[in-house]
Amino acid sequence: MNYWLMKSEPAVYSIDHLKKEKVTYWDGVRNYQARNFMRDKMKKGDKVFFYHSNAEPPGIAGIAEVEKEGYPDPSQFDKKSKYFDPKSKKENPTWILVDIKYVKKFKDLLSLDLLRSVSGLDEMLLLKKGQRLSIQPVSKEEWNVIQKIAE
DNA sequence: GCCAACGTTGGC
DNA sequence: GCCAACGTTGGC
Repeated sequence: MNYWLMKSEPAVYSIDHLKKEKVTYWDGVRNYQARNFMRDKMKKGDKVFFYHSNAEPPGIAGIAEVEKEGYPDPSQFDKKSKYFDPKSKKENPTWILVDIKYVKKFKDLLSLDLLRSVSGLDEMLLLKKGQRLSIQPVSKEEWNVIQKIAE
């Protein structure tokens, strides 16, 4: 079982959207590292922190779970989509996504500020300077520390 | 294969 | 809205 953190701008898609929809497909990722995680590493049942980026305040809003493992992102073939990629071929798709399922919304959002103040998270990717990756691995220890704070 | 120019992310 | 930090592109 692996642990992850996935960023979303709440103005575009928040944890409340996911709560309502129950399941969503994580389209629009156009970064190779993030794609590789979805293609190679994310397994059904893996736990995911749902992170609100570009938000006031930014922070972890709740928990989701991988529902369906990697498959081609349909938006790459959709000419009308802003995620359309003319270089990607149907027989060899460039972009892969996963489906994720709502698990829970935290009573209080764990703000980036708060996370920075917690000991044991010093090595967390999210808190590293210049780290922009929209899908990041989270260690079991980090997961447990954060989970505990949320409760 | 180098690297300058450009585009994007995301906190502030 | 600014801009640092990074990723990508494309000329050479």
